[in-house]
Amino acid sequence: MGKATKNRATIIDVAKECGLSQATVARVLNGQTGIHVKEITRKRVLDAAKRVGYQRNAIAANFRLQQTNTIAVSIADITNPFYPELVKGIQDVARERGYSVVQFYNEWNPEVEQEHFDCMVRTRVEGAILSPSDTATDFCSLHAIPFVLLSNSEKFAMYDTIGNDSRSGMRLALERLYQLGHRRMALLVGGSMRSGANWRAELFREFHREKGMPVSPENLLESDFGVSSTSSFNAARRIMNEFLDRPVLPTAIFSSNDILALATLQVANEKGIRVPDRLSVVGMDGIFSGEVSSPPLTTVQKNRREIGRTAALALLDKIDSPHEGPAKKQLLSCKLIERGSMGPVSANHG
Amino acid sequence: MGKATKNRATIIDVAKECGLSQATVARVLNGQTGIHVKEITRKRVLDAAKRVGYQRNAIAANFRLQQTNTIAVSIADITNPFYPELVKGIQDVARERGYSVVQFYNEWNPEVEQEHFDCMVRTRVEGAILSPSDTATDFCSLHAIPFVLLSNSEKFAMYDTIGNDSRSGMRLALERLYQLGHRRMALLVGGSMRSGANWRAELFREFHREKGMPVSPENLLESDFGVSSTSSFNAARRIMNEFLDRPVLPTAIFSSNDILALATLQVANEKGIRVPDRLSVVGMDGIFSGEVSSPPLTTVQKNRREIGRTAALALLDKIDSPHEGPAKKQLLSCKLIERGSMGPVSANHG
DNA sequence: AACTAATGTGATAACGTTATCATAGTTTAG
DNA sequence: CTAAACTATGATAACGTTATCACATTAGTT
Repeated sequence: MGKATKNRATIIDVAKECGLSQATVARVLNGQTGIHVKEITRKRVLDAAKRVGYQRNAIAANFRLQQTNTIAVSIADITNPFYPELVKGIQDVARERGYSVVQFYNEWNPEVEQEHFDCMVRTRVEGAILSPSDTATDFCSLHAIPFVLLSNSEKFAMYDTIGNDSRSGMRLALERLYQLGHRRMALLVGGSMRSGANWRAELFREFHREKGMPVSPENLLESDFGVSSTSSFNAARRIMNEFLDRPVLPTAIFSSNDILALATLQVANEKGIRVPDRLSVVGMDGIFSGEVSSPPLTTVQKNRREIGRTAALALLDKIDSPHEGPAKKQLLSCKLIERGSMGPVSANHG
Repeated sequence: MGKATKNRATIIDVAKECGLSQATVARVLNGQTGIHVKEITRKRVLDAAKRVGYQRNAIAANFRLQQTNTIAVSIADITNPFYPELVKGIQDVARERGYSVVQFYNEWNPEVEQEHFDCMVRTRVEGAILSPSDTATDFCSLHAIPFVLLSNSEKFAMYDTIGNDSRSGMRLALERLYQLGHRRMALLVGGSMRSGANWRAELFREFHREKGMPVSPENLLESDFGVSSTSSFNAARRIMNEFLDRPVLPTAIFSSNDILALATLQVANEKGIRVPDRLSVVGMDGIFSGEVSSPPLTTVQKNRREIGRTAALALLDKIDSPHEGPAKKQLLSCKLIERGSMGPVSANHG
């Protein structure tokens, strides 16, 4: 056995102990506002409660109120360095407002994701914050639960979404590189099948058009999407190992995330290509590993903590007052963090 | 409003729909084993359930059973790269066994930690996995809840604990360094007030005694304990910035965790101290950042996923059959991962 | 003084399950 | 052919709260 919760004191026990009705005890012990209890009886109740070691049974209360004070978070993989900060932001806001957070990790598996949705429905979470495993994710099983999405894809325009303005962020980096004299840049993106690869290449080309710079197609690099950070990193290493052996290199490489950028950095270091003197490396996300690399990684920082906070606030608002208006999309701005991996184009470039 | 769960179909609705008693419906819909229901009535129930869109109300069921199918995890900070893997391991096992996991982050604050314990009691989690914020943490408010600790401190000998055999792990690294010819080593530990600083210095001295090597006290370095990885990293940077300017340097530095080691590595790179040619750097934990540093960090890997799994299994066992025996202590062995930051002592050493 | 309003308490009905007991009908065994 | 054993269903009592209603008591107003 052991599964059943121990026999703990209930309000009935407290009522017996202090000789008052259980109604009165309840009134005192759940601190409802605007209810009248004489100060002396309040004390009697509280004393009795302490004596018998009363602890409110949240299961019973939640059942009575048909609520759970719980929200769900669905992400692919907490070990991906992108997520912990985000989850922390959610958790901060949720706990502040009295909600518990239960997390689901689907490992990019849509079937697992659907199972998790079912679990959310069964356990009656009051809301959910979802990072879709795929742009094709179907949310219909969640129709009865308010939710918001973590995404910046337009595919989800019909839902409330919170994301980063990655476009502007990428532009920020490219502009700064241009300003530093870079005229030959490369773009490294991860995972063609994942959303995002296309618009990045497009934006990259657009930027070059604007500045009147040519884009060599061989400078548009695509790395396999990895299910883990390590596999993603290794895939990028393979690409860069080949790429950086070419006779003519770009003066700067922008990567769609920090893991790819760190792979670039590591391979460049191994090959004796001095960063940033001969090659500037810029990433995106602002993960911790970028702070501790050599040299430290310049990156377009997504404020992940803030994303989490914003998503949680949006969800809790929605829970409190289900709005029927059009889907709201919040895009938080990115910030360019300049560290040692980026520098001006110097004379010793090819 | 909006807080109350929508009016969803109950077994009573299903019973009305199919003209059977709610008892029969319940028997069918919660799939209890060893219960007799005619195949034809089972079909009637299932059809009716589908028609009215019945979804089991887990709140009500849990209330009736006085269970929650939930375990709690209490850690300091999910953004600390040590934890996500561990949490993943816990989550894997828990979900497999039908438990949800609710996480608590105390940010090293014992008061917050205690509040979280109270919350666990109120919400009637069925068990808890705790990484104590401090060796002085008091668990008495949790007396009614089975729990296991994540720790390798002897201070918690009276509780079931799961941890890594950091002693043997550290020895593994020192032995290997000795084998590579290192005779002048330094030790960098973090946070004197935190558990662990003392035994590490002791073990370091003991090892030197065994090998007949002298220990210069200036090679025992202590860095401030940081509440975040970044602050920890910066504190270590400050220490190493000073230390690595000395005229005579050790040939190897062992750090009590990877973050300190990465700080060492970065500062050494900045100062042009070639790693591993002039200085070998070894860390402990095996966090992701060590895989992507330049050079990649040699480290004593703690299998954090496995720790999580082991802890979860131990807890679930304890929940299923509360044992009254003596506290069990499980120490998982560490593994030395040799990467580029460690090498043999070469001729060009001072 | 008499009536209204406010205050303090008790009794009790939910909430939706699960589990126990009771009651029929159906088989099996001696 | 009847008793015992099983099978299939129904009726109903919990689980521990919260919330509603009802009934006292006290305070406030004319």
